[in-house]
Amino acid sequence: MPELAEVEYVRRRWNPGLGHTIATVRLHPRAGVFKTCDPALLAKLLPGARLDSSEAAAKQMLFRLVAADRARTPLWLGIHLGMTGELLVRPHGLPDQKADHLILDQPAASSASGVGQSLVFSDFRMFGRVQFHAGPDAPAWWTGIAPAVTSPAFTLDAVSEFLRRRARSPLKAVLLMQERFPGIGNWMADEILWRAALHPARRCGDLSPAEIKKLHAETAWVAREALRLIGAADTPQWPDPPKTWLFQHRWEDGGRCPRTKKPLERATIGGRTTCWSPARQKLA
DNA sequence: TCCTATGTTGTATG
DNA sequence: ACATACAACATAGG
Repeated sequence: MPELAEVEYVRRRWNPGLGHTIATVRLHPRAGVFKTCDPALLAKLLPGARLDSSEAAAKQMLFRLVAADRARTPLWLGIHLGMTGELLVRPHGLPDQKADHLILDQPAASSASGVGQSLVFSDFRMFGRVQFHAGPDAPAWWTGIAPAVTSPAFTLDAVSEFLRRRARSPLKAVLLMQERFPGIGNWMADEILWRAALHPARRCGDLSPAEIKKLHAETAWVAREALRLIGAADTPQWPDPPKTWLFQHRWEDGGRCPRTKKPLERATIGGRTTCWSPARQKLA
């Protein structure tokens, strides 16, 4: 159930495989996660390839490999975790699981245990996606990702214009649009709106310049803090943000706003379950 | 049985 | 062409 920071956290799960060769590839070509790529190409080009580096952007991860051919063709392996996708490293000898869709086996020399390891992508709901491209240039599915909300390209003007174009949509729905708010998902959107003291059902066209400025600033702040607290964490599971965040209270029965201590409210807004603090976030 | 789930996309309608 | 709303995708758990 990953958003920006959790994706960054999960990306690092495959770090033990960096610098090592892929010996064999096992995949389930009929799985929905391969809908947007050619599993036969993966099976052909990944064996013998070396995993060189990885990065995350929005809710996507990119793993860069170098093929074993004479031309040392760059390989681009993209993974989107959807709702239930996971990455893990598994020592050889343990059984595959039902929802393991892509398994990259690395030889014994690659693992601390000395028995070899597998880089595993699993996703039982299969809303996740595997993308693959071979060639010198980055593929469109990677270069087309909008500039990060933590980058200088995420400007106040860009946000203002985006809201203006979607004047009749509720704020909540628009914050989930990846073409302007890459990596923001359901919990981050609620967190941002709570911090900006904006009701999630407010129409985008109704905001004052000061409110837009606040929304812009809180978007970048929440993303930055989440990346620091969650994305960079060393723990075996990704940590939750602190109790001072809305996050910790949004699913609690009888949950209360960490700032006003008044009851929180929940409803479907923009097609998603949304939590807000009525004492802080007013409609009018 | 019915409802929910930290996501995206295709389709219908305005 | 663009904006908006929502069903559909697939599975597990309360």
